[in-house]
Amino acid sequence: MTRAERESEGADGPGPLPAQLSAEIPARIPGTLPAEPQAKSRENLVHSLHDEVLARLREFIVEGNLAPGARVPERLLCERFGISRTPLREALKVLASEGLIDLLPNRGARVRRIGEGEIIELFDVMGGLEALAGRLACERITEAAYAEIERLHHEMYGHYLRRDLHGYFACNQAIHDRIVQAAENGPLSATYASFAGRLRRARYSANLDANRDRWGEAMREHEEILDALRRRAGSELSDILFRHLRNKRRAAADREAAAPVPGEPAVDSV
Amino acid sequence: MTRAERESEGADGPGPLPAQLSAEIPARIPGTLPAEPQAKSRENLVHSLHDEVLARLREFIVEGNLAPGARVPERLLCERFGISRTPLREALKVLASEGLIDLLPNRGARVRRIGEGEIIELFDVMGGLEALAGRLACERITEAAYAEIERLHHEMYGHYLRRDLHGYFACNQAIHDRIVQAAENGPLSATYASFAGRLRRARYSANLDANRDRWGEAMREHEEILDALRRRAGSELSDILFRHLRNKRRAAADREAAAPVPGEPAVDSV
DNA sequence: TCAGCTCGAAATGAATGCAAACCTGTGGGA
DNA sequence: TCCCACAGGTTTGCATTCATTTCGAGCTGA
Repeated sequence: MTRAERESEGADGPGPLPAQLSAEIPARIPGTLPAEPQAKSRENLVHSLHDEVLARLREFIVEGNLAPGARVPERLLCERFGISRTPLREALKVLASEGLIDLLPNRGARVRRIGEGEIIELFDVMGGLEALAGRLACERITEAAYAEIERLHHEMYGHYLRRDLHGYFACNQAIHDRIVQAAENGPLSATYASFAGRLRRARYSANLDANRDRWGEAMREHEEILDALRRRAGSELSDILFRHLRNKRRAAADREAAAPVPGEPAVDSV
Repeated sequence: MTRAERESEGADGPGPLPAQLSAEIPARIPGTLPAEPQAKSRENLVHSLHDEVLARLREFIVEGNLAPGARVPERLLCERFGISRTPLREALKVLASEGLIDLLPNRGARVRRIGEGEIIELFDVMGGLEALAGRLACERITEAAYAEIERLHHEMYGHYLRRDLHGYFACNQAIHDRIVQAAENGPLSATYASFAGRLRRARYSANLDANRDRWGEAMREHEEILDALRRRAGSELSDILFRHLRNKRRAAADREAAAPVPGEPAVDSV
């Protein structure tokens, strides 16, 4: 298939796919930072085929459309995306370097299986990154940006009072994202987004429904976070954020132990 | 060239190269963590050609054998490594995702030019990662590992007294690496190594010869670091390490302002 | 002299080809 | 029945080829 032929064709490939692959591939992750994993801001606005495939494949895997440990079917994905193996394989190398898949020599790519131990490690790194973001945010954040976080905080509190889990989650994630944004550090944002993706792929569950105590605790921690940020107490905020992530990790681990159902979709985030 | 032909041939390609490329490509970076950028520990012991090329090319760029902003000559590197363009281009995509190079659509790869602002950002991320490593190290470090760091610290102090810059640097780097190792967090180690490479590529200079004050200050900070680590005071150590990196960044910036000679090799690290 | 244009060489992006490695199912022997 | 060899198709890794774009030398005309 030549480039001209591909461009004149429709977006979707024609062939049917096995059930596992037939899930829709969304165009963008809604709830995360808009930052691309690496700096491609100025000149790389033209999406070369490679970038397009890379983004779509990353989403496909992060969203859990392939089971952990499952083979990544090169051929099928080529047909799915309507491309040849070359750009797809380039994307696979990049995803492997991001830790989303493993490349076994001569035996293809497999979706990385994330063990309990590694989830703990990833949580700790997220904690460190958020701690850093909080520290930097205290140095740089504008009054307006702080006010927006404060608004989100109160909105989140409202959801908490009404026991609206979904709204609570959305505000919670928005707050953490705003803090990272307020740090105004490109490499930090990119690294944060990358680790968030890896962790999200693990489908760890910190479902607050099953853990009402944790919900209240998390809400109190967020009070502390807002307070430290208001006082621009970087070092203190750094500590609180790390502890916050630690507790989140613990809640996730408890939940996992209580309901060890692998492959079951679960709600994220405290 | 077929695979059999390449394997029966010698390691070095035959052709002459322009002066800029004729520098030797070392096999490994001596002073950094042994960790590979991503988890390939168990099964990927067989180095597929791609991995080999990726590692060598990364070293080639990190070591500064290509000027910032310079074109990455695909053709020449292919001849140099004795491979075709496919695996080389795969490696370039990965390096781009690591932030070492920029890929301009239809105009090839260029060595990323790191501006002053980005160096500051990278330093801050390094500070956050070291802060995290220190915090985790306080939780996990063994007496033996602590004793080794203490030994390195005293050895470093000896170098400081004798004004032996080279020995001081080596111990300094070893201490920071040991702290990261003591954190026992694979993703953290990998991320740390990656950022260390990016920063090293910038060839920032924090030459202590030109800044004797900073040398003494750094030594005092290291006293604090050791003290906090001995007391397993994670939060405190975290703060000290971040400040330590901040001061290191400041010294580097001062030095850069005092002697703005781009392309001049300079001594790293405090 | 110099700005603008044309055309050809070279480089890039992607597709295709090909040898080697792997997986699978089949059959022979213990 | 169970274990192992092995032949076939399938997949992978890399080389090669092809289409497209960019870059630059040389020409034209003012």
